Amino acid sequence: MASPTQRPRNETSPTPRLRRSDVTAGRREDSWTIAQVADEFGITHRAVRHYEDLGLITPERRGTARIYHRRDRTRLNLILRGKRLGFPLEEIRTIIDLYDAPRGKRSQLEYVLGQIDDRRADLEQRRRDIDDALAELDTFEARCRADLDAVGAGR
Amino acid sequence: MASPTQRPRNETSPTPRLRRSDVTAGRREDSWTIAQVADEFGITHRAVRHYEDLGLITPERRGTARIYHRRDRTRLNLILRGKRLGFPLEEIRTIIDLYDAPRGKRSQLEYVLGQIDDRRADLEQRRRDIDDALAELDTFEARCRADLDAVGAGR
DNA sequence: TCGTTGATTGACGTTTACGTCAACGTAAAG
DNA sequence: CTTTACGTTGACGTAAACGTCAATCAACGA
Repeated sequence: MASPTQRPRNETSPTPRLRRSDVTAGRREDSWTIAQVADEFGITHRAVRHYEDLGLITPERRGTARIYHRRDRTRLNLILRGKRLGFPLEEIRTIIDLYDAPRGKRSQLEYVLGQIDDRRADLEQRRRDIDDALAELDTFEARCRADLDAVGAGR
Repeated sequence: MASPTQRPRNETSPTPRLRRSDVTAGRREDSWTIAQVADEFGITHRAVRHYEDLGLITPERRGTARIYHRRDRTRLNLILRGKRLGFPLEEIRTIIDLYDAPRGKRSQLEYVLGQIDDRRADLEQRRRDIDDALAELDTFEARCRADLDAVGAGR
């Protein structure tokens, strides 16, 4: 997971492609093809479709083709961050859904606030784990550096 | 992953079992059966064996039976924390191995120090992600509370 | 000695998160 | 009109991390 195949974004292409002008049909500022989002986020179109299958994103359909908007990109950012943090996609879906759940009535708002507390507790546990791991790493590094000095002195 | 089935540790057992006296064969302070460690860490014995299959732990063998020592419990703690952080078991193994790798020679020490830096970078990325997520959660909660006040005022 | 309780060893099943074809559709380019 | 490049829809495959039997064995306890 350290390096998710960050493709170097082919600069040598002779003709300025990606123009696919009428996919956007007039308003071309904020819509992207699947290749564009996949490339930009460094994932495959198969993964993008998989997220759609699980209901994590719902791109517009112009005929048969998918068109992605800023909403989808926002969600993709949430998805990838969730993945970096090791959350399963199903859980990521509930989180995303939480953010734009209907919260008109008092009971709904209270439910959402409860969910927020749950999520916060989870994240704080993870942060504790990370801080512990980093602390151990620090002391371990100190020991290694001491060893290294000892070896270096002997040269 | 929110609650890993934290069993409440049966207090009502009538007879003081878990005595299995001669599994420890004399020195009984620091050795445990698979049932004991599985129970204590809230995992199944199948999971424990799986970690062993992957080389994450290497319990002693008294005859055919496995006997776990403090070393194994330390590793289990590392394993479970790694899992909470979403690391794959293979990566967890390399981390654990790192901690007790041979580091006699200078080159080995330098290699280990490099690995430490890699791991730290990874963990710090995760912490950034967590902090971002927590920040979003905070602003979202503020918005919800504002909505709640508005609804509450209308009652 | 016999039965119950717990441990071990396969072996196959399952879920998650995609990878990997294959077959087909379609639009822009020559 | 035919490429050609990109997109879509199944469908099957796979790796990780165990779950879930089933059969077997080993050790106490009555």
